[in-house]
Amino acid sequence: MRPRRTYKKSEASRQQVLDAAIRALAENGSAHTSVSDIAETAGMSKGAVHYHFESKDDLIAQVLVRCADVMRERVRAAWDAPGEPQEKVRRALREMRAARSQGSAELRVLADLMARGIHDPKLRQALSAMFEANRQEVHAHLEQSFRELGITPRVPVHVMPRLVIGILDGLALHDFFDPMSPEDEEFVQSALETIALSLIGG
Amino acid sequence: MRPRRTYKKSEASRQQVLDAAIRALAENGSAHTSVSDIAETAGMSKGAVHYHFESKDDLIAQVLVRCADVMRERVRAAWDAPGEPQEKVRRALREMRAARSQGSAELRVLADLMARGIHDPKLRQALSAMFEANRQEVHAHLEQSFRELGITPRVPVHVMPRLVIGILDGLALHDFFDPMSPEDEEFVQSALETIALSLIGG
Amino acid sequence: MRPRRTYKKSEASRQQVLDAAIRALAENGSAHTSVSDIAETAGMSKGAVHYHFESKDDLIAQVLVRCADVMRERVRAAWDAPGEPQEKVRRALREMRAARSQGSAELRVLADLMARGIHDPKLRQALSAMFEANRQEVHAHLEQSFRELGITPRVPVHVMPRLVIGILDGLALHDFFDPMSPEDEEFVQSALETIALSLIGG
Amino acid sequence: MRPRRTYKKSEASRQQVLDAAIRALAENGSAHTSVSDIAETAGMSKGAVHYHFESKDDLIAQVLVRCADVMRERVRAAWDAPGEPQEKVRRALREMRAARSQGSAELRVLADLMARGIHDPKLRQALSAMFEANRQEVHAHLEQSFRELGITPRVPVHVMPRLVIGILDGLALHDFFDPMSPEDEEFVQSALETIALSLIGG
DNA sequence: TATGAATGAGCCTTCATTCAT
DNA sequence: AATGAATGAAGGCTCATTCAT
Repeated sequence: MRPRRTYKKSEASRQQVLDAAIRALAENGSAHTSVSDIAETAGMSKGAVHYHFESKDDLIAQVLVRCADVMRERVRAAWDAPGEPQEKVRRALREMRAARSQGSAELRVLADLMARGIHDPKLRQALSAMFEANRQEVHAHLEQSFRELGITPRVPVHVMPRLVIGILDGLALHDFFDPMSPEDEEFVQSALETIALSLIGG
Repeated sequence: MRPRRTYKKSEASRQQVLDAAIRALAENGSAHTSVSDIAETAGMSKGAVHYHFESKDDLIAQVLVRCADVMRERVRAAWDAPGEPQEKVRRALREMRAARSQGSAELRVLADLMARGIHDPKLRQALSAMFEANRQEVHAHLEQSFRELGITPRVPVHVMPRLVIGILDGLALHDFFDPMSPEDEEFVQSALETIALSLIGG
Repeated sequence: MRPRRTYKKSEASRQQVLDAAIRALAENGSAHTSVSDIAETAGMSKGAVHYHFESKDDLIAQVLVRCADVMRERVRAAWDAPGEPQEKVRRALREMRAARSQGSAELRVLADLMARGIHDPKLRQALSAMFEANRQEVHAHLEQSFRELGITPRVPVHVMPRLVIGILDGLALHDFFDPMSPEDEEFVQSALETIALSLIGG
Repeated sequence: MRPRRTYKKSEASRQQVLDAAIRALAENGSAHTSVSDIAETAGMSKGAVHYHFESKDDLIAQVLVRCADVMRERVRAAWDAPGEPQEKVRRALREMRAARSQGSAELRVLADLMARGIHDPKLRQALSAMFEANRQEVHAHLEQSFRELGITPRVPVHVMPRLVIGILDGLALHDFFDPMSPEDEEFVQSALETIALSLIGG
């Protein structure tokens, strides 16, 4: 099975490029990041980047896949820790909010790609898929929690992920351009819990 | 020191360029819209665009101002119609949500500029100012409504605009990439009203 | 004679442009001075400059005429003060040298135009005429001095201006890029006098 | 860390561009020579020029280096042929004068760059260095000649290069715009020798 | 597998010039 | 006599992409 040896090396380089791309794109945005920049960040030549990826657009598409994976993994991690269902919701809320406020490289890239997606159908489709996947993830967890708690929420379970993730993203967006004070942060946090309760109803 | 002759034509041309810019940017995004494109859309020469605006960046900054104005006007219009305070809140919610879902040119441009703002401090500052202004607008209206109703909401009034606008923006964001069915739309709408009530408390 | 009134005003503006042009060209060189710059320096509109001068090239040609006049006037002034012939030569030498080292606006412009003249036949012709005129000026003075002193120099009088002005220009050129120390300045000054004497012979 | 493969072609191309640049600049001057012109002269694409040189300014700076090298080589060659010291001075004088009157491409470019150097500090510095190097060259030769002849000249040896080169440059300058007749040429030549003798004194 | 060289299209900007007013 | 508006031709530069090695 000799081919795997060569393949491995190439695959490693490919990942190297992908990592570099995320770093570079996070720093300057896709519009101001050239293939050269990425190559330099990856410590390779421009030609090498084009050896691994058909085009810049292709590379960016793959970057999106990677970022989406990372984000989904984060959502999952937020729920996977053990605990009481109620506690789980509260913690997940907190974690997902934190993930959005840390300005991680992936998040910045994602934001950039969303803007790009406004005018690029292919990208839009990929983003749409990512959103859907995230909602699925949350949906599964919510359903299980409700089942465990024996609760029938006031709002249909299948729209709740949209509300939850949407709200978190919206707050994160505003936070990015205009961060709030720690006190307000607290108010918002408890408001979120109030909101959650009101949606579950009772 | 008013100019003897006012050369009205200039201001008209300037607006023409600005309009064209919004149309062009809405269609292809700032990264894929050249000054040439804008000039063509405006029916003028490239030189003319630079006669009215120092640089592409300058033009874009002015586009932002214009879009921000339009958006703020929309927020205001949503509250200005007469009616019972409670009815007002409900209607405003509906209107603001509508404004976000129609995919107006200004909104698309704004979304694009936000992504640009991630890496462009000047733009970020302008966006931050716009967000602040919008919140102020909502804040003023909310405060008045509460006073009229003699209500002291559970959540501090000054964080409510952030919650309200943030939530709407977040939902709009997801909506853009993945519109929901009319039925879900209804569920969300009523969920929003539930949320609103829960924040006001009681 | 009414026309003169209007003419006068226009003529004044023309001079204003010419002055501004010299100032602007001296500062940035003809290649980096736009008609706009000149207009601004003159406190007028771009259109006004083109009203007075057919083209930028035309304006530059007229600038050359003006600078040439100024330089010739300087050469003349150097000799016109009264005194013993021998003293006159020495003083003229000193003055002409000084004129070249003060970095006057006209001199800088002239240097710039010379470079332009390398590739622009029209300009070269004008410069050639200027050089000739300067030599004539010096020639006339030298001839008179020699007649007054009853001397027949070793070198034909008509080549002396070329030598004198050439030498001074060459030293000035090097001085511009690499000024010498005051002591060396003195050595050069006395060397020049030695040279002068050697040319006159004896 | 020598590169495994040397890609010799690159260096060759670089030289090709440099040569083309000198030819093009000599013909039209730096202000009227575009990168396109140079590329065309070199038989390459505009992009290729920018691949080898960071910017037009950079290219021009390198052109200066090359021209300066050529000129210095010429100065050296003028002195290097064997012969009696006195004969050497005479011959060098003649050679250096000839170098200045042949209107070589390098000389034209140099003249152009000097004008540019008036307003461009970086270039001025480079030119200053070139002048200094040339003077050093002459200085070394003169010193040796005087030692061999056992002569102590009237003028300090270290200012003589400035005088010699300056005089030659000045005459060349005038010559360029207004060439003299062959007879006058002779007069000037012998005048130069007279001057040389007078400086050495005795 | 990876590199350096080269291309060519496109971009932003500058600027001399024209023209209606 | 003078101005503001507008044009169009370059110009310098960046960059995704191709290709021989």
